[in-house]
Amino acid sequence: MTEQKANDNYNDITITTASDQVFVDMRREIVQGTIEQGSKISEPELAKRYGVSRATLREALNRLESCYLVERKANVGCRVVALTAERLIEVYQVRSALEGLACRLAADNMEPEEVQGLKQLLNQHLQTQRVKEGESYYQEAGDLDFHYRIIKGSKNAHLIHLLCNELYQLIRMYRVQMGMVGPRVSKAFDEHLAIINAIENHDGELAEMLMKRHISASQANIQTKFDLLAAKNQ
Amino acid sequence: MTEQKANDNYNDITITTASDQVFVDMRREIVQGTIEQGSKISEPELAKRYGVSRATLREALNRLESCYLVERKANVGCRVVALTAERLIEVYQVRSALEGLACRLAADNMEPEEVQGLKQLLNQHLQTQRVKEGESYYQEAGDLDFHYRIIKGSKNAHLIHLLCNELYQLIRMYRVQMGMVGPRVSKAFDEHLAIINAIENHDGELAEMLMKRHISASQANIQTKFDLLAAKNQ
DNA sequence: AACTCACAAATTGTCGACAATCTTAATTTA
DNA sequence: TAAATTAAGATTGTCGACAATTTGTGAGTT
Repeated sequence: MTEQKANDNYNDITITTASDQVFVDMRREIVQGTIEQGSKISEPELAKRYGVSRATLREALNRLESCYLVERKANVGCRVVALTAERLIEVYQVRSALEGLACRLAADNMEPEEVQGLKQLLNQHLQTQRVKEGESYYQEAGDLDFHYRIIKGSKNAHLIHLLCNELYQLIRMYRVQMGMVGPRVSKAFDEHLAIINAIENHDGELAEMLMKRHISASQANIQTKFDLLAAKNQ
Repeated sequence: MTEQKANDNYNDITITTASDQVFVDMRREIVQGTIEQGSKISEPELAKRYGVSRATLREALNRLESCYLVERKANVGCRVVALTAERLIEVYQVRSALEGLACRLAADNMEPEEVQGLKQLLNQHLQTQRVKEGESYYQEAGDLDFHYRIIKGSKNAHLIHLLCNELYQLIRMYRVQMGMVGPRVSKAFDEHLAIINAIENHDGELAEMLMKRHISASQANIQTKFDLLAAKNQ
């Protein structure tokens, strides 16, 4: 449970105001599905639940909208985003382009220590993985850490913000609620390793290409879940 | 002036609430520089100026933050974004990746009528350009329309939102306040034409590459302004 | 003279209440 | 019976006031 807590706030948001807290709490609940996808959000109800005024809650809703977790309509209200197969494709097309760019930049801009840290992370990740076979949670955290480090290695502040603070929440939501299936886990290790090598060799072009493939594989994995779901409901 | 008004609201936002109006108004003033870049925003002052309460103004500020025109710090306040050379590079790296993707998708997904419309726009643009030589305003509007149509031609709703509603405001701000210099204008026509041809031939790979180059050239053009400014101030 | 500390002024964050809008369900009409 | 209308209820948008925090100023100390 403490691990889970540590996993909530990847991006370095320091919580100062009440709306910060509500934002982080709601974000976790939406990503994990505690607040159901596609459900309508009642401002009075949630304000009471979090013990804040509607103004504070609305501030949090605005920020949730910025990271694509809720959608607002004027005079109508707020809905949690719905995880559709169509949206998965759209979001992953964007993710692939942006994280490919990040990876290419990282090959130029990452410090040697940062690359070393990446390698260590991968080793440590491998060990944890062996011990806790099948535990998807640790895998999710480790994989996320890997991607975040590379993104930050791009040293492009705008890109970092776009990916880490905005887009990744929705990507996590897909991953957490749709899940990752078996053979993908071990395969991802090899792909991560190849990416690190490309970065270490300052081969930006290759690093970008490998990252894009890695993301495509991840997308296909989630897509499978949708296909399974569609087959079952028919 | 009416032309200018028409140019304010590219993305199809229907203004229903008071904060919608304040958002659109402030956005225009920031992009055009009426509200100075880098300046601090006083909530009480601006609320009075627009004739709304602080709550309404803050709603608008939240949305301006979502499109990168202002930056907030908790308990400190809001600042208009500063147009630096570093940020230009960062934003254009992102723009290049995203709009390159959009252009590639457009080559697959644009309807024939849409492509025809693009061609007509370019012709019309060329005529207007000849008549009003040097009038950078019309050029800006025409160029923008061109890019918007291609982006929308991608048919990727997430990408469209990201580019048209979020990123493009900041890009416009650079273009309007830094400007575009002479030889670039006519060159852009040829580049636009080549892009349309690639799209018409459903050659996504080429279309992406041409768009990325086109954007790089645009970036270099603005970069020149910064260099000139730096040389003068030294 | 420079630095620290404390106080005052101003700014942002939060709250509860009211106004405007949408939704829903009952009622009327064709 | 089905569609259109209207009225009641609920929800969102907006406001002004208060609380918490930051910033700027000035007195005091080294």
